[in-house]
Amino acid sequence: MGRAPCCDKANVKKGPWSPEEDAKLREYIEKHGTGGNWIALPQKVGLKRCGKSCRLRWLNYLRPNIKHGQFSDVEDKIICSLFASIGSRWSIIASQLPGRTDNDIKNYWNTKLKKKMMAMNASPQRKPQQMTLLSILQSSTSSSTLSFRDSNNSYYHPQGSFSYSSSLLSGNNSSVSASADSFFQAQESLGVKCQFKDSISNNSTFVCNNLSHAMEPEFGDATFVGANHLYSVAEDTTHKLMFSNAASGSVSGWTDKQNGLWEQNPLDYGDLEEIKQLIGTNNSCNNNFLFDDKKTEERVSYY
DNA sequence: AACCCTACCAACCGCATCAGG
DNA sequence: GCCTGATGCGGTTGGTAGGGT
Repeated sequence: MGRAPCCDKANVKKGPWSPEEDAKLREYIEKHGTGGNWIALPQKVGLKRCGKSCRLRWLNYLRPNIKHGQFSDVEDKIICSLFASIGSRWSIIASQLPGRTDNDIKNYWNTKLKKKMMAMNASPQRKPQQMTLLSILQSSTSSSTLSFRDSNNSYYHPQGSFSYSSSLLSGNNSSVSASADSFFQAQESLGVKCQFKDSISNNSTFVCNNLSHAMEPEFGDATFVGANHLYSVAEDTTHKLMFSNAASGSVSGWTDKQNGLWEQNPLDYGDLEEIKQLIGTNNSCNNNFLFDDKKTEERVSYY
């Protein structure tokens, strides 16, 4: 036995909404709110619509501050980055793009962006560029890309810079007391903010912009949870820094420092290979490391 | 002008989860 | 703890507009 339908399907109107229906629904909700009960709403409003249909119409079309139309490059990048890291969790992605609805983003992805990504992937692979860390820093615009600056004690993140010095890198440390094999860890939530704290003292000693920093002894590497990846950064005594995907263990994007030059994966939209795999396998959540399966914590409230 | 194809997007459907009794 | 109705989410469908032949 299946579950009971949410409404009497024989008596509800389906298909496109008329301007009159829109006006009725908008007027009612603006006046009275949803009342926390979408099922009962159509009757109160005087609409022959299913409650779910009303909810969808409101959330995707009528609700204030909805942004329709062209997606910007920045939005493209955010979508791609997030898709690469969390898969097709459109409501979460939508929560990072004010004014955009999950439905909108989903449609945009399925009709345009996915093809764009595939086209980019099909184009001849560009050779990794050799560039100084400073130039990487300067060219880095993606909100989800983590970058490092090879100046004495500075690391850089596109959303804010912070200073970090360990004795490995600079020989001294002015801001925190870190041992030679200190470990630092950064967590970034969905490309929006990143906090560091000193895990030895448990102090948020150098929160710089939206970064915080945790330091632990005994480990010679670091972990970044970025919007794209969980990154590992390994340090050794020769000042080698290496980014790798901590989830898969594979090195991604960055290679060793060589003669003061660094190689950067020429990737602008997150990890294309990963996106390609996601598209290909239709497996959207394999590498979801930011969320557990309990959806409660990810739920996004619209109203 | 008629037909076909493709892209786009609003809306639907079914399932998972939540929350209250 | 179980049951049931409500809600939220993501996949999919179907209608339509626009361009090409």
